[in-house]
Amino acid sequence: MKTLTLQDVARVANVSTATVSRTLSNPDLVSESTRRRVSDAVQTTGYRINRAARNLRTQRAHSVLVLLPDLANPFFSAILEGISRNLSQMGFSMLIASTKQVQDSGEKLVDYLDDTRADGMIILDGGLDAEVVKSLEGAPQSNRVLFACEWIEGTNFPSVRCENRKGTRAAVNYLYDLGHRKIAHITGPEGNVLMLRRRDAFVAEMVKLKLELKPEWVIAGDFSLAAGCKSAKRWIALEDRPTAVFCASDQLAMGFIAELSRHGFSVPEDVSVMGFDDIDLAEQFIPPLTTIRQNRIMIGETAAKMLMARIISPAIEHEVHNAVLPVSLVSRESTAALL
Amino acid sequence: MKTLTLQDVARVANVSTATVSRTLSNPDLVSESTRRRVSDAVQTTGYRINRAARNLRTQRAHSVLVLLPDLANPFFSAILEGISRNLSQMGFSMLIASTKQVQDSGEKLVDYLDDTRADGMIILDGGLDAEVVKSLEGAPQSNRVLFACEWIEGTNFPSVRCENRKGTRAAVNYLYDLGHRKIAHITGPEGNVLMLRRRDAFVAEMVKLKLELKPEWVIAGDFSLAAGCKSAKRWIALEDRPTAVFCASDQLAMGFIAELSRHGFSVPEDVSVMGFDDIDLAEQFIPPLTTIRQNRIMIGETAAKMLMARIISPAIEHEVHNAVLPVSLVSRESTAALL
DNA sequence: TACAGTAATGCAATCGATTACATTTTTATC
DNA sequence: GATAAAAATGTAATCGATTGCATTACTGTA
Repeated sequence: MKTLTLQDVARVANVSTATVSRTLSNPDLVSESTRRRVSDAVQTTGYRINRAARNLRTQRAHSVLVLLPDLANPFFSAILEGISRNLSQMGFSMLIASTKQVQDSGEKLVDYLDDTRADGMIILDGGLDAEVVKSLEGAPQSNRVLFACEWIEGTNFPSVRCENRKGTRAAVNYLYDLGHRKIAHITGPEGNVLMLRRRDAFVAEMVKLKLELKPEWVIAGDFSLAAGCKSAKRWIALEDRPTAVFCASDQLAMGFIAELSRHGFSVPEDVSVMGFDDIDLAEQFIPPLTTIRQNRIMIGETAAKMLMARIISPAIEHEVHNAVLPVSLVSRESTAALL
Repeated sequence: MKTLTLQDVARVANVSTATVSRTLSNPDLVSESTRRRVSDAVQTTGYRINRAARNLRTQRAHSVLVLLPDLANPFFSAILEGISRNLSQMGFSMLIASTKQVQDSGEKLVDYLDDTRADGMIILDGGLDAEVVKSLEGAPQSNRVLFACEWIEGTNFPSVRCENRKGTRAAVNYLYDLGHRKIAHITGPEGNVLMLRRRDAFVAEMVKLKLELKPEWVIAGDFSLAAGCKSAKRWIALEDRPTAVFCASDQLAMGFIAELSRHGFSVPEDVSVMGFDDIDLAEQFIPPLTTIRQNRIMIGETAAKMLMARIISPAIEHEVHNAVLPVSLVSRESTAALL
């Protein structure tokens, strides 16, 4: 079974290869009747395009690389789904690599953006070595790089983010409305941009509501289950325990609750707990988690769309530099009114 | 900045393009001194290969597609890590798509294996529509398809699996040795190959140990957290409750335990619970889960290795048709001796 | 009918690495 | 030193789609 080429289709349809090519990629340039004839020929021959040839000729890889810190983090899965959905719609494929792998490989980030490997890059890791990223900034390829969820302060790449501050304010106010006055916060990892946004917004909102905020009520965590457990011990050890805890991630909240229940505390009876993200598990957790929902599919889709626009028309100055997507508060059973 | 080609490097090194190409892809064919000269030229010019051109010429995509049912399942992450690690070592990239997406796209599986998209395919979804898979079987590309973890009964693709039966036997015997005589099993999803293997092995081992096994002690689940919760209710409702439960996945075990604790039961005091897989969370769960460990990185690496061998030498009849990888029992705190 | 203007199509160069085959250089052997 | 064999290198055809430019076919107007 030798490979079918445009030639073969052209012969069958009795036109030139140029016409077949145009029919496939730019149907408007071809007359109605020819278009039909060519389509039929494609059907009967079972022709499929040779991507390598097209990529070579067009100087495009027709694929996008997604860099993430950790394939294991369930938070990213829906984002990938969103990206992939959008890309494949445009005839692009999604390549995946972990930032660790990339950094270990010794290759520079910019190497991944040669035209024949990936046309663009979506980075889901704000913890990526800043030097590595800087090396990208001057490069002509830098306008085909985009951050999603996280980003790196001091760099100037477009990004897709969620309303971190607004979500945080909503959480605090929700707890406030339930009657809570002593509220703790478990933060993300030191230095992380999301951690900073959420923590700062938390502190600001507490101030705004004129609530007391003891320093030990802001507990350093790192988004992980394990950190949630550790923080629970810290909370238990407090002599003046907050009646509500706002965690910077759902995983934190889960670890926190799990550890508490181990020590005989129950949620929300003894303490109300909120998370952030609304990962799939949040709904099924016991108790189901009240949390700030990020529409992860939409984050992925938006990122893909923005990147594709830049890939397709690199010359245009693209307006939306940072897309900030809405969050919403999902009320479940890990929070309750203070009696 | 126009693109650098082999020509440019050849000019600098004062050799032909053929020699440069050989130096890069087949250094043994080139003399020591030339090799050095060319390497230097590559360095100074900053040349990077044009993959599209190479792919076109070699009729290879230099990438592998991984199909998984669900990007959200944490079970797969380490496997992807293993695959990716191995592929990138060979200069291949990893493409990801979800089986749902592929099935929705209307394209046939075999379409994904045209030479210019992916050279091979690793399928992590035994639930893939059997018809879709059958259509692959006759195709000449079918020797570049491989299943990992799951597979489809009645098809003949090579696969990488773990010792499902042995793991199950180990679990039952472990519980037996702890003194348990009444043991329940929560199964995977109906029809799933892993579910069948594990369930059948469970039943067989119970028979072998001459233990009583009431029909209601084999509870239908589906690997998910939610199913674990549901099963817990079933267990609670039993008038003669097994003292130990072997779950077909860690997620099941977690759901089971979570729901139990909600109803005032504690693990392992009231019932010993075992999982299967040893996902990352298992260790951090409260209580840490006793489980059957699959080395997921190794599954991924093995799959990649086997597939690459077939891609590189399609002509050879490859011996290992199914690789069965060892499992091990990890003893943690969700199980205890029966008093 | 002639002519300009537009739409449709064809011709053929091109993208850049690989490799079969040819040629040159080196090494080994007597 | 001559000769054969092996190693190193070069030449140039090739992979298959795209697209600038040229040509041909239409359409409408005077």
